[in-house]
Amino acid sequence: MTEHIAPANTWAASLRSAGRRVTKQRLAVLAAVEQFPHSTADDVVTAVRAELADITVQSIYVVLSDLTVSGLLRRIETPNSPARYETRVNDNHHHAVCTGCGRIEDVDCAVGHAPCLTPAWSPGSRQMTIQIADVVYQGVCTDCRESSAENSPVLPELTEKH
Amino acid sequence: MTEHIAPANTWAASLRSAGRRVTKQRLAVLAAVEQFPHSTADDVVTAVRAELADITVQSIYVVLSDLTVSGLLRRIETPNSPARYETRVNDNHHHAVCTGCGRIEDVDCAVGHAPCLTPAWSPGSRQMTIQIADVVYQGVCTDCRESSAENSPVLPELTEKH
DNA sequence: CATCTATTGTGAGTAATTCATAATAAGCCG
DNA sequence: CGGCTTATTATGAATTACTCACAATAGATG
Repeated sequence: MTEHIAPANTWAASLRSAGRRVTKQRLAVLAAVEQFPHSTADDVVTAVRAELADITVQSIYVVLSDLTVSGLLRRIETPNSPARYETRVNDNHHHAVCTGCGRIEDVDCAVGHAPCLTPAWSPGSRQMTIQIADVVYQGVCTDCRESSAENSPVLPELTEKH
Repeated sequence: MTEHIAPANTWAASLRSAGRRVTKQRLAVLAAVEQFPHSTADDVVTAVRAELADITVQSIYVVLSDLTVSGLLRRIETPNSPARYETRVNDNHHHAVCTGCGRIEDVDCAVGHAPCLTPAWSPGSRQMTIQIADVVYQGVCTDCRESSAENSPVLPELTEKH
């Protein structure tokens, strides 16, 4: 059988150049996260099991963690939610989460390419050499705003801050 | 015995104006978080037990959660760490955490009073009405930078990103 | 001071994640 | 190609951080 160049070869190459072995578990996890960005570990388990029915939750955690330190995945932490993963790495983008429905959108910060990397230190604090700025916006998406106009407001205490 | 105006009365007044009862547990928690900003729930348990030896972990969680929704405490989530609490609220400041020693410093974002509230939406994403922008900087403080120059670097994989 | 109800204590339970160790399979070498 | 070495995955248990239901207690109001 002659091999055909499948899109999955991109991930295989990435794994190899990161010095890791190419396994079907890793390829399946990468494909799942690519297809469903901002997936939780549980989401990934569900998606991967369509292909590898017997994979365990623990293995998914190991693979996700390993791919994250290898730089193939980015792990993000949003409030009141387990960790999420995405394949969009190395571009310093941020995230907005809707307090109503939990929807997560990607955001490129308005302040240039490496946003907010020049913090204003509070008096008395000791400066650091900043490498990463993770920004999590919280707001209400248009869908939730419309529905909350009629029904009871979602998380009302948030609307009066800032 | 005549009552003297103690600093704790400030917290009592804050509790009352928030419509909550003034209890010794809440006062002790507020004092602990004020003394040790960025405390975890476990830190607070330790600090409060110096005064209230028999308070339970669960009560600390209840009090912290209640004070947070009351607006007297702010809860922050930093990577690879349980939630932390601080008494500095309503001033939209952010945090920098040292990837070496875990030190946390307060940061006033450089971009005006309400920083980064105008995100640049990625193509295809749906906009939201932004209410909060939580920024977590990660970097290396001067202490850790010096010591890592001689010893083995801490978290080396982080130093080559961005 | 008595009553009402917010608050705290008690005990159990859960979600998310990690750890130790055994089994397996990638990639290398001849 | 077939064995060897070691990275990777599976297995099972444990841990951390936190939540919940309900009973006991104690602020605040009149």
